[in-house]
Amino acid sequence: MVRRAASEGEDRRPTTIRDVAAHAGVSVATVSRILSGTYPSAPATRSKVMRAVRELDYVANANARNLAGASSRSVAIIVNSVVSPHYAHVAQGVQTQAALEGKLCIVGTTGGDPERELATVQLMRQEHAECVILVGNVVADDAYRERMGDYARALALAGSRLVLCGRPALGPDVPALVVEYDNTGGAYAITSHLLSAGHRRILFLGRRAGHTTPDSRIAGYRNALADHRVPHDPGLELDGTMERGEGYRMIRQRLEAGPPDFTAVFAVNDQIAAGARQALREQGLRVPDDISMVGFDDLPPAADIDLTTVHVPHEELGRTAVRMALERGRDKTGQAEHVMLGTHIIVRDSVRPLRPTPQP
Amino acid sequence: MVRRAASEGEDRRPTTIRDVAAHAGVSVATVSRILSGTYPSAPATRSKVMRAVRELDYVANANARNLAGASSRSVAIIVNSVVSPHYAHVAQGVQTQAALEGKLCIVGTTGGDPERELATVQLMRQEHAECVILVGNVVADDAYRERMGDYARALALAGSRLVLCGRPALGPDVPALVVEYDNTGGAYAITSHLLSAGHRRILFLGRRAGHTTPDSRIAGYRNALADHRVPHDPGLELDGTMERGEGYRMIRQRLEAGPPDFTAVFAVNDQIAAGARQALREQGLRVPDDISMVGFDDLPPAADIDLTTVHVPHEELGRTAVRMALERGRDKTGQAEHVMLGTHIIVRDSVRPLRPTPQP
DNA sequence: AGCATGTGTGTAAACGGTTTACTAGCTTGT
DNA sequence: ACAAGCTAGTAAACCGTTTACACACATGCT
Repeated sequence: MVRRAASEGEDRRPTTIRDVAAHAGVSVATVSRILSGTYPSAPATRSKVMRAVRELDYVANANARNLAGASSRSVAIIVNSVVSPHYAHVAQGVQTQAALEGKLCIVGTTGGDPERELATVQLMRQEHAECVILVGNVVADDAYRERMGDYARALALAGSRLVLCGRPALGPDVPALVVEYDNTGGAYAITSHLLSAGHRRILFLGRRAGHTTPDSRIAGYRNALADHRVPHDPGLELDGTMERGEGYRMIRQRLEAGPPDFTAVFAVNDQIAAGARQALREQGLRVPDDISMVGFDDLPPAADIDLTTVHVPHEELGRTAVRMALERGRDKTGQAEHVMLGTHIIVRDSVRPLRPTPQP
Repeated sequence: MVRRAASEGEDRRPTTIRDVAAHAGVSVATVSRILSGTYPSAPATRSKVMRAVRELDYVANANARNLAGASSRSVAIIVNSVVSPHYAHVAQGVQTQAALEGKLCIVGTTGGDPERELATVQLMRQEHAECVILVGNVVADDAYRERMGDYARALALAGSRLVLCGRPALGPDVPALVVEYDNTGGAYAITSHLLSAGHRRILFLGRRAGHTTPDSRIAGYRNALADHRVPHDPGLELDGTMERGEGYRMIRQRLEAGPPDFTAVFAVNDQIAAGARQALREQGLRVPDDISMVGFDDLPPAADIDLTTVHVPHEELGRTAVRMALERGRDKTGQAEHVMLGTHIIVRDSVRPLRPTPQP
């Protein structure tokens, strides 16, 4: 970047393509064609123009470009919160892939409020983003389905597309793309891991009926119990949200009501596990010596507390969302509209085999 | 949002203001004026127009709007990485304040690479963002200063402004805003906290000469030692970056070289502390029983490991950056160009008083 | 009644690019 | 040597808004 000479009066206007054309002694169309590169041009002209661009430190006005051309070179991501590791990692993937494709990334947060979600989608629609990626856990009721249908149709009409990321698919008539990951499979695998270690009474932390993410994780938990012929005790499923403090609260309340009637804990995510672990410790119970514990997500808190957990490919989720949306933009023929990414266990040091009988 | 009737042929064009005007039977100027609201209009006309907007599910084209009008309604933030808690929290603050002011937020990541930083700034310049917020630790050499000066001037020329967030100020001739927080003061306070508990040999983890954040934190550490008349031992300052693994590495290497010759650890940030704590534990040393430890940032890993640390107002940093930039846009008269936010200690359970003599 | 005022709406010119129909200047084929 | 075929560059139309300016029409004052 070269400091631009503050010559020719106190001109406060930024440099336009016209200035570049004048400086190079050609027409604006020539400059435009040379800059977009999609046109044969004499090397001499080309270098003249490029020199003018450099000397004037010219950058094109994206607004004008988007207005005249078709595509807007931007992808939008809408999350509950940027600081939640889950969303942050997906956002990182989106941002990475967007940068790779030369697009920029606009983000909006909703705090989980459908009203703000709507407002944000409208904002992205105004901005003519090439795609709008909605990520995360949600209650999948009829209102939700209708809302998403509306978004999808409105965006499709504007040449954009809706991508649902880690959310359940909608009907086949709705023009939305879906990228999911295998919650139920991961939960099944890690529950089996606990069962194989001999645990039979496994506390599930973070049930929340109607919310898609906890719902599909608890489904895996139940399936595993059933397949291992372990009786299912609904009293072992504790309700709560997905924030750290809730994990603390749930364990705290459970232990205040009486001594532990479980040997292992399956936390709906790593943050819950971290909170639960703290509550256990405060009651003199150590993980994994006294209680085994597993989580879900494989995000920062997990490594810090040596937690065995399920790895979720968060960044890949974000990258795939962008890739799918842009591919479909390029070439409309029969691409996947629905992708399911796999999950797998990460073993650390938070599970101990259960001795079948008390020590002699 | 109302589903738009797919009438009148296979018209793939999104609804424009002209369509709305035609539908309502008024001119485009009237629609524009009513929608921007900054103009008197007859109630009858107004409701006609609003009805047309609703029926056609019209949203304005932001590109056209920005091109014609002056301001661009968007705020840009450029960070090293979205997943780092430090950046994520600042970004959250930026996003929050932007939403509050009705702007949207575009993000770019650099991975710490100056080349990508430049490219991203250019992108934001193209986009005509109202301000560009650069956040985070950096080597403050001459190349850096020159680069920032170039950015600032180029942005100012385009009516935008550069905001440096958690970075050192530049010369007074550079048109940039600065929002800092008190690294040195916080480090001084928490070092004093350790000293008051009787610790004399405090290991500093994460020195990195030339990098502004570690530099100003270690300065506070040294000042506190000096003020307490504790001899400064350079051998207690260990070099390293600010990632978790480095904390682990530094402690590991130190303990392999010999038994601990320190009673407390001051980690340059909480993530380093988390890594260091793990390494200590693997050598059978417990925090705080065997070794006291403090960190810096008060970000997620801190609460999980019960770490006494320095609270940094990350979100406030982001919010302030946006507020300053937009205020200056509204009213150019003598606002602060440089704000320093305070920091304070958060006491948890990672420091024990040192017994003056070994136990009998 | 006649003129200054004020209110609400319409017209048309930007805004800064891209795109396309068209023209001028060179080869090239026969 | 002349029509034909390419290339490189030009000029004008357009993208969807905002906004100065003009205009009609009702109202208030003398």
